[in-house]
Amino acid sequence: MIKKTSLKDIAQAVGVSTALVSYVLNNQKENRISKEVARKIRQVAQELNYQPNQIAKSLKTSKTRTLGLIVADIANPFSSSMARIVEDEADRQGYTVVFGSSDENPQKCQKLITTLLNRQVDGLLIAAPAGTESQIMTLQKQTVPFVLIDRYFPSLKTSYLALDNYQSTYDAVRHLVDSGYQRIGLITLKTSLFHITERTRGYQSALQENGLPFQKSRVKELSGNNPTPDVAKAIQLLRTGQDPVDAIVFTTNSLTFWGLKAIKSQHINLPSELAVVGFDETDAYELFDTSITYIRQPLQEMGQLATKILLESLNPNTPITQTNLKATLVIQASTQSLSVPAVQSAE
Amino acid sequence: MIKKTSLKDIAQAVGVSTALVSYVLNNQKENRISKEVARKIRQVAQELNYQPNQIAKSLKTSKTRTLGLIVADIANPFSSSMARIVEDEADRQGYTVVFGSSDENPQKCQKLITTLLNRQVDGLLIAAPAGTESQIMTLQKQTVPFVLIDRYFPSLKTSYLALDNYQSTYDAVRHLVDSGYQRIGLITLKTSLFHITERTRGYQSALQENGLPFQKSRVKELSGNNPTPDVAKAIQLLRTGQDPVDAIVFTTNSLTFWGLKAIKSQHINLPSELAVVGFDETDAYELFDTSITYIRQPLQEMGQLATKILLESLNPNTPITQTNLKATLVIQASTQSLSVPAVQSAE
DNA sequence: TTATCACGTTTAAACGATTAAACCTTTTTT
DNA sequence: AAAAAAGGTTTAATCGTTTAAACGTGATAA
Repeated sequence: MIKKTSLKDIAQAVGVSTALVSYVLNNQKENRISKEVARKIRQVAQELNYQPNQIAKSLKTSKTRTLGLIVADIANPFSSSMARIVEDEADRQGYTVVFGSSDENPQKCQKLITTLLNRQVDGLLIAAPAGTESQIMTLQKQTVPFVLIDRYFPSLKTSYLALDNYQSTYDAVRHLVDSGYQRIGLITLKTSLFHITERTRGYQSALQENGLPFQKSRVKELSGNNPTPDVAKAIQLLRTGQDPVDAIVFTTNSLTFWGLKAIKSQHINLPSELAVVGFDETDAYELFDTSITYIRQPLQEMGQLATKILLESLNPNTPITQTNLKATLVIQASTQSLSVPAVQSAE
Repeated sequence: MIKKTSLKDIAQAVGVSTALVSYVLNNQKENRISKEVARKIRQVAQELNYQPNQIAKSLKTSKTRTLGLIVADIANPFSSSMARIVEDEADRQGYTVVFGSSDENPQKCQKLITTLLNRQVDGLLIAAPAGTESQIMTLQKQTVPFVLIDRYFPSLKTSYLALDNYQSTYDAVRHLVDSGYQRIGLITLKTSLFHITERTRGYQSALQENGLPFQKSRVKELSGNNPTPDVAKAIQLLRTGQDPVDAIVFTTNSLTFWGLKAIKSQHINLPSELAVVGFDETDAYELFDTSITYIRQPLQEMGQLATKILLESLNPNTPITQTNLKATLVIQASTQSLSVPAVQSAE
């Protein structure tokens, strides 16, 4: 690469010290500097197309104006949508974003944290994988500014921005019950992640508080290792036997996707044979036969607020902020009320 | 943030100069340094949990081990899949990735380039928006290492890694012709981007070289401003009148998606009423009634090779590399041969 | 005995910015 | 006329590394 212009080059060209150039270009000490010299400096800077070296600036100020974003997998629509929102909000405040995918793997997560901190990011947005409590605690001990997004640990007093997961599935089940469904199954992930277990808890409470029995056999926890067959099997199991379910709630976007694939290949008719509530919004739903009722996370708000809170907490002594945003249940044809005749699915 | 350990801290603790510490920790001058001192330094570094400050290192070496990635929109599956592949390959070689979304906007692209260069990224991977030739030329003049991905400019002698776009649609049309379709329409984007116009050219050649007339009325160029209605209308136009098409080829993943949505809402039966070839692979296809024949880009190879080439070209005097990878036509039910009876769509 | 060499380590400049403090002039105040 | 203030600019240290060159010291060679 061709050497870029430095302060020194400008200083030399104008015949002043680098300090003066720095002051002028940063609009400091404005009343002290002669108009004429300032003009000249600005002009030469322009001519030489001066662009400050952020690395040098960062070294001196120990601010990089860069945020680190750790997601599960940037190729996952949830992550990439989040990334986009974070990018925009960061950009609005003059920050750039470095990202990394943890693949839900604690070791990878640790490696990412270390790498990003070595690059001196000013703060971190983390969708923490299961088993990373200690890493997060360490960050906190080091007083690294960070905000957890999507996932968080109830045992840790850290800033986070997440969903009200409990309420999200509670509302979904409640809606199913209101629509006349009585035997509601849940397909979820086998994980210790709080945000997921909360979804199961919401499901369970909704059943019980609405006078329906909670049956363990109606909850299928999948490992996520070979999802497509596992989900297909789970659906089959839930729908067979002497007490088949009439509705299924999925607790993640991937599960929903795999579930719909299975439903399609098993030729199950929605909602007449089975009602379905999906998690998260996906383009893919729009190509599915029946329009899908789903739990919508306020992604935009989540990403934007998380970024704002992080940028805020770059200032010392900012208090911890814990936010659980409410999900919206988007009601469509896949949970058509049993009491009314089915209508054409929405487009 | 708590101050991190620096070379100086270690030097002080051990009672040697920072230079020696640096040499030891970088495994330099190994034969010159006494085993005992080296051991001590390593031990103290470990104890103090020393992590080199990459910013300082970068300033000195003018290498950041960071790559800049400019995509159209990180929230788009094509971009995010690409990002993931780039991330992995970069990581494998010890690089991190900073990204930005151009939204196909030249101004935004320029801003991103400037920002990334100010942060001293070592090189750039760019999916260039239309109208950014001059920006790319400037980069080249500055001898900034970069590789264009997906899009490129035939007029510029730059490194790029893209698809053989011409061949991709040529093959698709050829396949349609072979399957008995004779009146083939194209839905594409109104753009000057070479990779898209090449797709139109491939379509046209395939028709002509197979003895079919090329009719301008069968090519619909959409602005992409309000896609859903526009695509729906284009499909309607193509299928009505005295000479309706019996097949449609889409030239981008978004167009395909919108197209399928329209096809679903217009209750068009595939392939009996219309054959369809989509562009790119998408999860969404899997939820669609009919399995879709589509043009698959070798994303993995593209991202990985592009990254490798970029990293390679960080070394001075690396020659320009221009690569057009072949697409694969994944044949499914939506282009079922007219001469054989339709079978169950693949799952 | 003195020059040469090897060994282990330190010195100090450099990367490109920032910024408090110092330094001249000139002008204003007393 | 001397002191103080204001105006305009420079000096020099600093951030945390890297690295060529120099520096002692003890051993070896001439």
